[in-house]
Amino acid sequence: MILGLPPIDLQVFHDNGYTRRQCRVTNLWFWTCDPHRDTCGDTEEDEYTFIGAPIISGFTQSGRELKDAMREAFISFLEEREHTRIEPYPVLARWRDDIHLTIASIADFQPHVTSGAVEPPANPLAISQPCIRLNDVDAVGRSGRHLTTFEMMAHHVFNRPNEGRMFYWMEECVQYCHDLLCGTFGINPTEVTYVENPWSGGGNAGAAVEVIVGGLELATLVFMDLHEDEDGDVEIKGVNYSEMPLQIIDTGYGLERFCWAAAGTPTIYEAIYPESVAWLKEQAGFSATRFNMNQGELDALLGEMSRLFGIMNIEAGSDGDRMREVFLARLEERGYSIDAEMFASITDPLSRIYAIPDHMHALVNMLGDGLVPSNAKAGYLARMIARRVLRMRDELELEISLADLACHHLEKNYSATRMKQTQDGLLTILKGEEERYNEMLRKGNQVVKTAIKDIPQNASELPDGILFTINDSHGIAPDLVMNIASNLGWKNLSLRTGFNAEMAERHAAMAKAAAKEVAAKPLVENIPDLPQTVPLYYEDVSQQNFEASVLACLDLVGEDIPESATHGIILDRTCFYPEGGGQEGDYGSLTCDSASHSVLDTRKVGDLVIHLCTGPFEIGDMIHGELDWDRRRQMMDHHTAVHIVGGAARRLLGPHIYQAGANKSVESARLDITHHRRLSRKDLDEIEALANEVIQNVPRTEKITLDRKDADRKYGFDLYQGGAPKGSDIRILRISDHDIQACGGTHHDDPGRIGQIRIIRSNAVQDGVERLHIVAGQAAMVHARAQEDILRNAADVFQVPADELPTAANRFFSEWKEQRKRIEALEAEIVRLRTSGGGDNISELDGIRVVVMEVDGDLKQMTKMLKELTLDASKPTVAVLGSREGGGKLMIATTEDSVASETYNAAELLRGIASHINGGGGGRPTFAQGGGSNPDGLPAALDAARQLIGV
RNA sequence: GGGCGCUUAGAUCAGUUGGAAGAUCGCUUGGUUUGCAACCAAGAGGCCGGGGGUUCAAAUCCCCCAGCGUCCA
Repeated sequence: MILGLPPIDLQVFHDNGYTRRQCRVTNLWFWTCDPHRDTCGDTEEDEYTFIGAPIISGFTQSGRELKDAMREAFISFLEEREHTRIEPYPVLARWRDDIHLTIASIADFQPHVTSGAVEPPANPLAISQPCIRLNDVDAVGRSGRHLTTFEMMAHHVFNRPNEGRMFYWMEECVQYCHDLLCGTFGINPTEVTYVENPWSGGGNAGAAVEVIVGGLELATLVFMDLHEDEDGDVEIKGVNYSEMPLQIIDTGYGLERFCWAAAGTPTIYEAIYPESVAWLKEQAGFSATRFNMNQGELDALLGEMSRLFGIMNIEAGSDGDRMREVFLARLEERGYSIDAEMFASITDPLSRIYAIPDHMHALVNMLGDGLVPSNAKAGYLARMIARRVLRMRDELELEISLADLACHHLEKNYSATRMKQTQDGLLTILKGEEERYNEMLRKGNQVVKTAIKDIPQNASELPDGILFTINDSHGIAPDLVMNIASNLGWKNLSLRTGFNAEMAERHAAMAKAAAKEVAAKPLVENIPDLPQTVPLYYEDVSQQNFEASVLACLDLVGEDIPESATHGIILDRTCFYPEGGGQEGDYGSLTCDSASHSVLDTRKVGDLVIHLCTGPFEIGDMIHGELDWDRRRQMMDHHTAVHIVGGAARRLLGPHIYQAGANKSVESARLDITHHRRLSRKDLDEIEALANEVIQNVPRTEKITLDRKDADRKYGFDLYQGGAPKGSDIRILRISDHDIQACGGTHHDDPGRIGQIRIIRSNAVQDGVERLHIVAGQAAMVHARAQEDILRNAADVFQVPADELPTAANRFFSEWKEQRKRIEALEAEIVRLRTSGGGDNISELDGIRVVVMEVDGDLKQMTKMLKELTLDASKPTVAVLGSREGGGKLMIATTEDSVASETYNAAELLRGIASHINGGGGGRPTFAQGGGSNPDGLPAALDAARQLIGV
């Protein structure tokens, strides 16, 4: 029997005089103590009740102080009720590989705590987590309540009822919420409704209560105790679920919304960014007088608009025209009569003034956490936000740099204590972003100019294709194209309504089509249930051989397998390191009494290490394993070197240096680091020097294994440079204070054994990510030899010592250029000499000079000769040249705009004679060329030309 | 991760169906001027990013590589 969730019927509701009803509009069930209420509070009919009449009492502050006070009130309320205060996590979710940004407080604890694998840092806990969500970025500034960045205040509980660890559940949770709202914050209980609305997402689900206050959703309380299960007995939104051992309370209280409800300002932006809004209004000249009103009238209008905006749920892609009509009609009902033009002239600038501080807050949050803007991945999100700000700034015609906006924001709205990036670093990055933006605009102007030059100036629309291409390839949005085109003289152009939505749909469709991913074939099939392979490679990294017994011998089926590997061998223990963390797997051999096979690679599947062997073993065989030690040692040289280089780069370039990828092979290692500009050779030299200093000065590396929650607490999330680790135990490599990070690779105990580190070169793997190519130990030596070979060979060619190579190469190159030019001049001279006089090849017919001759040279040289012959307008000429080179070439030209070009058609002449050399060709009436495959037919071709011309 | 675009003179960029490599600014020289700016005239400056392919012929079409830009996830 499959059921939906049962009603949420709690004692706390009854105790406070609440009754359960069904919403007239949404049909959702809700609890209220207002006898007249028949809507749940969050519908198109429920207006905000707190605009101009704060619903939360006791807060007289505004802006940052208001947020600080509100946050503190929330967390200390819970601290008094046995919750532990947890410091917020970064907004860059570096402990996760499925999302870039922290989108909710519960994201801090996914996936390991919510799966039950890892204990939470405290239980129950209270937190205020800065979050960033970009889904509704278009609505920010327009709706009055949307934000890209906000703090989610929360109390979380992780219950394990089966183990007798039950902290609290719905009853207590709602009680806390109600006490907080109606006690601490003094909200009138009749303003509060609790709406039952089950939650599901990411394979989990549970009952949930939305807490609506004064028409605004202030909090959501989720009771997550279900996970997806085909045979489950609970159905939510068409998916079956069953109970899970972990029962999680996931609450979310919107800090900024509480602040808004306490401030009662027309929009949320004025509550949390009052100084910025006032400053931007002033800078943009946005004032009541501009609309022929006094301040009181404008405020009243804005308040009324805000109340309406709030219930209109403006979302990206909705039909703007219809929305505006409805909106203006409703506004008129309330005695505010404005036309569409006035509406736009108020809301357009205002929405930008509101959105800029929000976007700056998101930007500062991201960059503060060390994010580097880029044209891909997480960094792109920062660039997109920065560009939106710049665009809005330009539309407001503000003369303030992005860096200055950031300075203002940091001063008024931000607490920099948590910032990892330095203020200087942040401003430098923003200056760079503004430069790129300007460059994009400059280029965009040019692109638009060339794209529309063939379109009539009185056109009213541009083809969709042009707009799509310019947007996608050059970053110029369609409405910006309109501006640019208008400035260039195309005054009648306009964008049809809904074009941007169409473009978004097009992008969505493209993304959907691209999403069809093919899962990689597994390495082996039907893996038996075996105990974890005991790794010997951590205990003693220099162990080169071992004894073990064979637990399984499987056929290899995957695609990415070394050529002669046939069997995957699983042992009870091994000192073969399986590929992981960018370090390639070990090679070597396995031997038993009856057989011996090479190991061509080592991989990991789950907890099992699979040796890719050239032949089979029997289950139960006792084998002796022998490592290819030279290879392993080189791998360790490279891996430890990568850590050292990464630490050196961070120390020299700044705290935003983060590992974006790495690879270690026998020949060399690669390390990708985030940085906001290209690295010079000087940068590389400095990093290299510091890295070598570390090798000299740090005697031992330290290897620690910590529980994940201790690791997080002790070292923070910079630990996860190599990506999000899987298990609950975190292996940490510490190289003094130089570099500390989680790493599952094998490393030297003594860094000095690496010998030396060289950074060969760097290249950009994407904007904001620089790839360092590193060689260490023996590989460094091999590389140095190879380089010297190249130098020696090149020096031998020039017959100079290696240190004179640059000078010599330079000299040869410039001499080559000079001589090439000289040859061209001489060739021209020869042509002049051969064509200036008379001779057999030259005759005259009806005032036209006729030249038919065989010459030496390729098409380019013949072109020169023809120029010489036909460019002189005072001597009308028809010239036919032929050469035996490359199968035979023919070239015919006439003097343009002369009697010669009127009389003869070069292309026709050519077609008439090309058959003699088995060829073809073509060109314009005054200049044609062609070629063939029969050079011996050239004299016949030239004769035919004479005949056609008539000489 | 998936698209799309760009790379031509010192700089910014044109270059049509493949068929004679261009413009503007800057530079050099000369003229004009007491001198400068401006103006006039002449001139220099190009492996058309690199490599391969198709073709009689490639800046142009195809493939690979490199550098750069941009949109989406």
